Amino acid sequence: MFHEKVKALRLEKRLTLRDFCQQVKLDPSNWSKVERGINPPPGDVAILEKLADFFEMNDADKLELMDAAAIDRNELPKDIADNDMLANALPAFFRAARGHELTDEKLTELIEDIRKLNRPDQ
Amino acid sequence: MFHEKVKALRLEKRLTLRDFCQQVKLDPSNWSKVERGINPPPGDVAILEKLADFFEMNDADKLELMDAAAIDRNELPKDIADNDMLANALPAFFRAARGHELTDEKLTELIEDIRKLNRPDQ
DNA sequence: GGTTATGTGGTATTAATTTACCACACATGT
DNA sequence: ACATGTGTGGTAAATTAATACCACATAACC
Repeated sequence: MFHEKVKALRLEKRLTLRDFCQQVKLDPSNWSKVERGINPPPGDVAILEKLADFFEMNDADKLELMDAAAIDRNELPKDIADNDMLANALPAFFRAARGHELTDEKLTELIEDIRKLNRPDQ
Repeated sequence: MFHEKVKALRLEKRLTLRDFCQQVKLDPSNWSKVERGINPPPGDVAILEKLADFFEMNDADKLELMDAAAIDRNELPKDIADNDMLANALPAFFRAARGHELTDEKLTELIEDIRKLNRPDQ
């Protein structure tokens, strides 16, 4: 969940909500709600970029943060939506994923398989 | 694409845009744009239900229509978003899917694998 | 008990999205 | 030429979503 992530990141830096908001130019009241999942993650990518910057995240973690934000907003990540090939795969993925109670193990398997397919070299 | 689907469905019934809109209580001008992908698919689920009803779609086709609408709106299908287990799988799916150029064949494989995982009986 | 620091609630404001209205263009048939 | 049917463009209105403002609550400190 986006809100857990960003709250944890702020606390790791031992910043008060207000201090943090001042540094990244966000409204403390709104951010308080964002950190508790009451208000949605920011939709504005520039803000997400700023956060990733501020927390000095690497590319993978940054993407993960972006994904979390998108998902919590019930949105598709922009880069996925913009990639025709990936977007075309979504209906099949959704169709396959639902209608069967996916156990945790099956889910793990599934994800492993996806990983393997994308890294045929190992 | 949602807009292609609904246009095709309407034409199959040999209905003019205006007639169709009158029957399902939609604004013709807006619908004209929806059918051409200028305006987004309706966000209101009730309208999508009405369409599925009108076209007498079975459950699978109805879901497909819902998915198409969601995807064209850059949204996650509601039922997926509401299912914690599925929602939890999304980051891994996105991560796995991007960063590697998925060829059409790989994509087919991937989807087949997902299907298999969900139908261990065959 | 006053003062400062911290987070939060309620609500107003702003912004973005979605939908509806109206007029027009282009055909087709009379 | 006129009327009718069909789809569309432009824009206003309405709805929904996101953000910001301000006041309050609680605790810690002096």
